[in-house]
Amino acid sequence: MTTKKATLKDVAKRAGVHVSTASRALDPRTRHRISADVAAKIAKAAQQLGYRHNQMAASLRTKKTNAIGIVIPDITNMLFPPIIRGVDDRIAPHGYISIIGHTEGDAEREKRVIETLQVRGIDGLIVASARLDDEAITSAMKDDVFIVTVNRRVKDEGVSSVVSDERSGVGAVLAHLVSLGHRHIGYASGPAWSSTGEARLSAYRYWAGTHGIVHSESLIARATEYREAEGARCVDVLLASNPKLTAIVCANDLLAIGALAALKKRGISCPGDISVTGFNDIPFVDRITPSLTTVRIEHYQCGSAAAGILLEDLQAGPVRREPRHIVLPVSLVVRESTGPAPKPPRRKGSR
Amino acid sequence: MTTKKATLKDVAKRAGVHVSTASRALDPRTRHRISADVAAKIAKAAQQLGYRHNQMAASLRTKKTNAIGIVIPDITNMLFPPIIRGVDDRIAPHGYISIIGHTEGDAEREKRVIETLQVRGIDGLIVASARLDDEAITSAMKDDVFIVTVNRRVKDEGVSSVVSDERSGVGAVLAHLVSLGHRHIGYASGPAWSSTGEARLSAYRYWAGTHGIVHSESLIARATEYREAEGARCVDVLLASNPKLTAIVCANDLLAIGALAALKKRGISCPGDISVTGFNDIPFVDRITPSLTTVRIEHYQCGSAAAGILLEDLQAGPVRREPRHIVLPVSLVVRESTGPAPKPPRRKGSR
DNA sequence: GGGCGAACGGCAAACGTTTGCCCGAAATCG
DNA sequence: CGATTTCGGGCAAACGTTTGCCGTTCGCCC
Repeated sequence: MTTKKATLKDVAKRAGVHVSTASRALDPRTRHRISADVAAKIAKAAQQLGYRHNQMAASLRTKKTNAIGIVIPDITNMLFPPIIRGVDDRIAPHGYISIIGHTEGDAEREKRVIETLQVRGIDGLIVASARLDDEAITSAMKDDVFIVTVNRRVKDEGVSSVVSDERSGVGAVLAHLVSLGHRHIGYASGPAWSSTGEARLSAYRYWAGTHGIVHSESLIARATEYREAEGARCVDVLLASNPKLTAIVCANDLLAIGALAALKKRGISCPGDISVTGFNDIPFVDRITPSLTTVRIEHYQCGSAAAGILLEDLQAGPVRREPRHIVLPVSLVVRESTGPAPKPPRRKGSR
Repeated sequence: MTTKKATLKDVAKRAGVHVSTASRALDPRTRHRISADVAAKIAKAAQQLGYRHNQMAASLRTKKTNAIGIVIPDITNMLFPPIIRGVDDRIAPHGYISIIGHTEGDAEREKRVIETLQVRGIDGLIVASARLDDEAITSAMKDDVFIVTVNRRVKDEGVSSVVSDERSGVGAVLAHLVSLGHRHIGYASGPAWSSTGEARLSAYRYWAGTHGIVHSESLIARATEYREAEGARCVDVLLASNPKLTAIVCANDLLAIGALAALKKRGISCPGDISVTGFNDIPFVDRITPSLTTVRIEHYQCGSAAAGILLEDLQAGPVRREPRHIVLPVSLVVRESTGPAPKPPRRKGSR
């Protein structure tokens, strides 16, 4: 027979004090209100009884769960685990834990997930699956949940965010390709509902105008999802209308991987015929063949920074603080998937 | 001013019924005790007030949190995300959520993590970081926590587990290599404190005796951790004492990746000179060069099955059920890292 | 028409903490 | 030495549910 869990009351009784005294003695923040000797006595009693704090009862009373929710599309997408670690490592020292919810990139599911998390009682929310227009987030904000988006952001500037410097990332990629002689550079854009999709596309347009790159709407293909299959599809449409294409910039690594596969299937060599770049530098893209030239974002730091913002919010208490927006630096990492632009086949160069 | 959250009491008041009635009307399992019309009235009131069930208060009363803990070494190790998904997808329909704890493979941390989880209040525990001798698990069992280990198991048969069929996995690998002409096959073993390390090693010994494979203790190197660096080290020690080596079987993919790198650094070709195999088939080992021949385990099913056991336990209530042990089938997946054994350099073959 | 269940729903006691308030004693001060 | 503060700790009221236990009220049967 397992002795039913010891409660604070049991501890108090054994120590010969009132339960409230026991409570105070066991909480570091209030221990100073109790004399050292009686505190010691209580500690000993707790120890002997194998007392274990009941976080749920405490939460009910204080309305603080010391838990935060992390909402991501899918944990098997390797972009997210490092972010989660960043968050967890940051919040753990403060006594928080995280609860993960999966959206599968579905807005409807996101809403359900956030709802579940709220029922569960969370003190804050970190959302990595945010859409530019995210109803679930808007509605959660109404419930006074602290939210910060990570990796992506929402249109509403009132929601704190941590993102990477998309513009310079794309700029670095383009500069790199131009320096290799590429002029006809296609772009496989991410989905329009995602801030990364939108930001990186607009960055492409911005830089394309400044580098003497051939500029045409037909050089842009739009993926509807960040999925390998979409990357392959983008290659098909780009190739169809751009015979002179020598490079394809993809809005993220998954698209790039799909693109690589599509190229291979068509017998087009990379980087021999066409160079390909990605974005994010997810784990293992340095191991594939050809290893992927991409823009490294600091996944772990993203998570950590987002958690930092949330922690500040939480400590500030109910007063709603100014939203903050952090933009983390990125770096170009050149690997095998980019190389010099091939000379035009038979005829003289087009310049 | 945000209207304070509506409570059950508010709902009851608005519907003109007693709070207990409201409680019953809102719970599908007890709704039948309430007449349809009053139930409808309550539902409407709840709806209008934006009532949201307070899981914490309920948990306090019922001592059920509907949450389970998942303990893993590190979420950025790609072996685990699919397992987690398997668990989550399985438990979600039953109203459960999961909370993840990271151990970094450290026994001490594992204990702390499980302790935290218990304070948090969890109904059960799925542990993927189990050691053969796992004090943290033993002690948690004492607290009557339902536990099932996944991927690994503990020595104590009283703890339910879900593992893969290590023995046939290793057997398949060996048969494959033998059929390619390999006879001098080294083995990079996993750590001895892990059930996979131990089971796969003993499987290697078992099969080595049956296939006419050269058998010697010097053909076995022991990794102390499942890490790439250890894989590389194993290659060093194996090569040092086995000049005729033509294949290296690694106890898991991470070791194999490390082995591949070490071989490459030494200018030894794989599979030309030496074939390499892994175990687990983690994501992306099909994308590296050379792509890895390995044993596929069903990560997702592992998680799902473990969750299934746990769910049964939970539904059975406090009666402790017989522990169950599930062994999932594996399959050999042949890729580029294995090839025919090279002929001995100059002299005639050794047979 | 009396008796018997079943159906419906109210009552109140938990569940284990935290915390504002209060009180007595000791300490400090003028 | 009286008045005032400080200190240590007890009291009890929450926090929002769930649930065993009872009363009513009906419908039904003989």
